[in-house]
Amino acid sequence: MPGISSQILTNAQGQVIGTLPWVVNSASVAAPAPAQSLQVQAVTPQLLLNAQGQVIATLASSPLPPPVAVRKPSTPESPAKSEVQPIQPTPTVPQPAVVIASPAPAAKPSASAPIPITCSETPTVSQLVSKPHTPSLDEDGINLEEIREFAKNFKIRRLSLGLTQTQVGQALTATEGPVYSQSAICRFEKLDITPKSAQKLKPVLEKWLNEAELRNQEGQQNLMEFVGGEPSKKRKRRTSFTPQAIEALNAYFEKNPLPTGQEITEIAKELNYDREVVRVWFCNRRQTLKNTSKLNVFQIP
DNA sequence: CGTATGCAAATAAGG
DNA sequence: CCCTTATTTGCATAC
Repeated sequence: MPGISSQILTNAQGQVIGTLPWVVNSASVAAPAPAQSLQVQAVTPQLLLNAQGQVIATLASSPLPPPVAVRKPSTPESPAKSEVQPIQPTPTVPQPAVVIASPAPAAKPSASAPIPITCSETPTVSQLVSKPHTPSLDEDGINLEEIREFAKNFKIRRLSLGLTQTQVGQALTATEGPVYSQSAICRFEKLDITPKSAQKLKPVLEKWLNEAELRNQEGQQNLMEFVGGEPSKKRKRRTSFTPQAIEALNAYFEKNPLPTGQEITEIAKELNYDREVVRVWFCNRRQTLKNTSKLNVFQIP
């Protein structure tokens, strides 16, 4: 697999600030390779610096003291220098050429129920990906490993560009196509989202990032500009009701949780909110109420 | 100041 | 068009 042994990192000034080997950089443990486990951790324990020489990230996803990383006999590493090659619309991003080892090697034979089982909510990518199961593929054929890899990478590259989650969100807003907030970026990076969402978000972020890096390379000042995208309808901005409005709405709800279209229109007019917003408020309110009471049934105080 | 997160708008999909 | 149910996503604010 050519071209995936390392990646060049540049900062917002277009300077190369380092390279990123995909394979672990063994801490000089030249000792005879432990013959036991041939599992290689996908961890990349190293520091990343930005233009100011600040540590912008340390990569290490292992909670345990770094186990000895097994190194392949030969490491044809060292891209020496060279410039960053134009980013091509490669449909597939760097694939992990390394086998991922299960993160938690159970050790204590005694009482230990580290099962982070979440009852019955839709699982997030991070939850799925950390299951001992390790199928890597979602029931729907989504490659969780690939997404996990991209998420990790996205963060590194974002930071290398010197951008915050907020800035990315804003940049995305100026774009055609889907819009996402800082929250969304955060959740994506943390994989605190469902595989379905991640799958949907990935191409958007990928495209944006590639363009951002491109302009950055060309010494662009404004790497916050547009990115071509498909003309898609943007999600309506979330409206926040004033406490007074909430109060009023609740009052109406108590009198009648299922107002007719006519009534909704009147209420909306009265409170000076968009009719649709009011209608949805009632829908959500009913839903919340229903869910709440369901839960209480199983809650025995 | 940037990132994480709880609660709940907004949206998707089937009637 | 509106409802319900399940989910996605963002505002506001905690960290």
